[in-house]
Amino acid sequence: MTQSAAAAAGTAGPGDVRLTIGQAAERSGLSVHALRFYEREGLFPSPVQRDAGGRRVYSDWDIEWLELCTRLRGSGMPLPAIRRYATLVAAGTGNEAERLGLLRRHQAEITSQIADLSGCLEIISFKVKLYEERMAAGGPDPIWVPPGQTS
Amino acid sequence: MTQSAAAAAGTAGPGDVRLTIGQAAERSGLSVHALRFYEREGLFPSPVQRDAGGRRVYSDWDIEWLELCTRLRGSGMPLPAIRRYATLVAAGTGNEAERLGLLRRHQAEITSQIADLSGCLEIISFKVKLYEERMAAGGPDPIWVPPGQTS
DNA sequence: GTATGACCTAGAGCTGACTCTAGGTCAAGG
DNA sequence: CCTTGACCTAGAGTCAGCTCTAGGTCATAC
Repeated sequence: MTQSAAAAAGTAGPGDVRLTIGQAAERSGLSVHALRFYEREGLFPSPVQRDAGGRRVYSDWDIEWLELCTRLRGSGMPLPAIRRYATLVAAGTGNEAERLGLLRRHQAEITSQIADLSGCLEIISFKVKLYEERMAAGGPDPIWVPPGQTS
Repeated sequence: MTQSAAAAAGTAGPGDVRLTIGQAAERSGLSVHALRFYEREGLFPSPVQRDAGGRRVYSDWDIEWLELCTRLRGSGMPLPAIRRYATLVAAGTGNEAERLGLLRRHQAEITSQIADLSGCLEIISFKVKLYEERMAAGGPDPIWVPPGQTS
């Protein structure tokens, strides 16, 4: 039995998961390196638990937290902001207003990112349509050219 | 009269713009450094023209190109891909299929980015709503806690 | 004639977010 | 025993995309 298998078995029931860093990596889509890095960077409200041998043990709560983290990162939240949120969570109840503010600001960020991307998409789509029409028309009919060329 | 002013005046009418790098920077929203960097990186189909003194002169075509570039960059297209597109444009007509392919791939990229962001937004919005309700309810009612805390 | 300010080149430096290396522990299998 | 493989730490390296520096030119303003 491998160490991983040993860690996965035991007294673990649903809602009481104990994962090795390798398994947590697999589940979160982050690399093992990234998980250690996140911890070092203080992105967890509290450091991940360890077993007798000093190895990290990820709970289902940790995995959920990581899922939130990947969403925040995936939408461009910088690590310092995530760290801030983590420390607020670590501090317990009483700072909900600040957490809410942080989340709302990021919500606005995402909204504006989506708007930007939609603008870009519109422009690209316009160009795609031009090229499609032009190619359907069978050829030479330059759309947009540099001093004597076509873009 | 400053050099910039001199460059802006002269025989320039609308549709026949001659801008200094500083003006081009202002118009494109890129820095002067970035403009030179883009040129060095081959992101222009052909190097920007120069005046007698060796200074860059940006035409309205260059500015339009830069606008496209910032859209592409803003939607995450890496510089090498933009360079590729630029070389296709530089090569003139005959490679429309490849240009179209490049644009279509990026179009798909943007679409999936938007989908991702929408997913993130949904999650954040859900959390925002939770916190709002909780704060409206006036207080202590932990939503999601680390082994004994609240996120 | 000198100070100012925009421009030039080549190349070094920076930032964020990882990613990898070196050197080591520890448990299970053969 | 010894190999294998997953894990550990501290710290170095990487990559993209700028950003800045050093050292210089040139034209206008005082």
